[in-house]
Amino acid sequence: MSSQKPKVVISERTIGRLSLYRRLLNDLQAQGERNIYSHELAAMIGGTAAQIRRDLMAVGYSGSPTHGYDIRELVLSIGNFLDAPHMQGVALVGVGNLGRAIMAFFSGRRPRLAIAAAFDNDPYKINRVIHGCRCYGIEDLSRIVQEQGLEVGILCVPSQAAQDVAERLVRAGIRGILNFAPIPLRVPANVYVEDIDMTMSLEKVAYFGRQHANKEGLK
Amino acid sequence: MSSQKPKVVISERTIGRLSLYRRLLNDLQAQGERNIYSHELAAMIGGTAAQIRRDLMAVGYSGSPTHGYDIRELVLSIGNFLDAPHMQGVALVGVGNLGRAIMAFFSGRRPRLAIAAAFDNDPYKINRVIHGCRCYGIEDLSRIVQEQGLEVGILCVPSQAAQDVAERLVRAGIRGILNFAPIPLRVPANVYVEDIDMTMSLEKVAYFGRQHANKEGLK
DNA sequence: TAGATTGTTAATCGATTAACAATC
DNA sequence: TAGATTGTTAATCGATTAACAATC
Repeated sequence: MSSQKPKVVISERTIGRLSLYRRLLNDLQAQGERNIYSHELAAMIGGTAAQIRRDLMAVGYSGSPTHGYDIRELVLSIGNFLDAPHMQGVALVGVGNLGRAIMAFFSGRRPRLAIAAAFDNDPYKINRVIHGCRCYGIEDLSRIVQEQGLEVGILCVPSQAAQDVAERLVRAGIRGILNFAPIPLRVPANVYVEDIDMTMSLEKVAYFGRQHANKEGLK
Repeated sequence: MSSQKPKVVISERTIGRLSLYRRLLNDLQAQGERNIYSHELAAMIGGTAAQIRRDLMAVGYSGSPTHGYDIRELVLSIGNFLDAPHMQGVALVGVGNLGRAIMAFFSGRRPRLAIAAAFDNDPYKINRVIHGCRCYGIEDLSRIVQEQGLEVGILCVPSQAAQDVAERLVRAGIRGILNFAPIPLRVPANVYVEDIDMTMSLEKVAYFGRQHANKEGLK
């Protein structure tokens, strides 16, 4: 017996773009818009209409040649595709400046994907409630992750501690890590890691900004 | 008369990886390592040796078949390639939780690419010095950017303000923007934008973490 | 020297773009 | 209906990987 779903592999970029589409569509919906064409969405994000149509095929919702895509239904379809059928709790480790800013950033933004617990090894932070989220000691990580069924980890500890904390998260059962520490993590193949390397990004901006400025200089 | 440099176009990913290589090599150098082979570096970052060799070709430094790459010289070569011949000052706009965390993060990290001025429209923040950096009102943006010759912008204002601030940065002469606001910016073609979209990244982690966990469940 | 690694080209892979019949 | 847009396949593009002669 073969698998029930066709099980098409969707690229990381497509998933990222779907996340972006949904947010833009939500805004449009809030503004009272009812439907949208692929080329209109493309103009908003600076992409091509063909790419958006291909991305939207993945979520299994069809538009109409005469009316484009129904925004409300499209948002729901993207949600069905992107979101888990259940709530996914997030564990954040490292309640420093960056960790607290991230907690503030995500606070109240996505209820189905909210930071449920924070962890640090600073005794002064343990048991405090920061941006609506309780802070625990690292030694409680495994217990809390399992008790609360947390599935996603955010890593914002200093580089030296990152690999150790990543391994603790994996041992606790976490299968997806958003890593802000500017070093590569070694994790098993069944764990997904997304790196946000601010130093790398800033250096890219400095490099290409210079190139672009030169371009202008050369007319 | 043709251009003097061959002017090979280097991909964004290569530039990003060079930034990472340099950081890892710096750490190795601090640990007393003298030289390294491409496959050793590959093992550290989880890439392939061939890719690293190809990336390093771009910086114009050659290794030796017998000794690999001299770490000290390679770090210098990557620096020559990646860094501007002059200091590049950075203007940060939006001194909220995230903005302050970013200021703290970059404080003292790269002297040649340091945040030189911060901007906000909150009168309470203006003229304060935060993480060693003075905060100005938005209305002073253009003047300060030009006086100090700032070249790079970091945008961490709320989404609604992002497009307006981006345009102010461009008018002030900024040609590279690191954008933390979770919306696409419309800028002229001679301006380079790198987006750090934390919401998108977290949703990717939630999605693929789930897939990876399922993979395990299916053996 | 022998042998592992390098620089560099050719083959592969995957994602984007173009094209177009089907559709409302 | 006529016509613009859709879903979907084919062509293109670019980046990664494999291969291998040159090299220390």
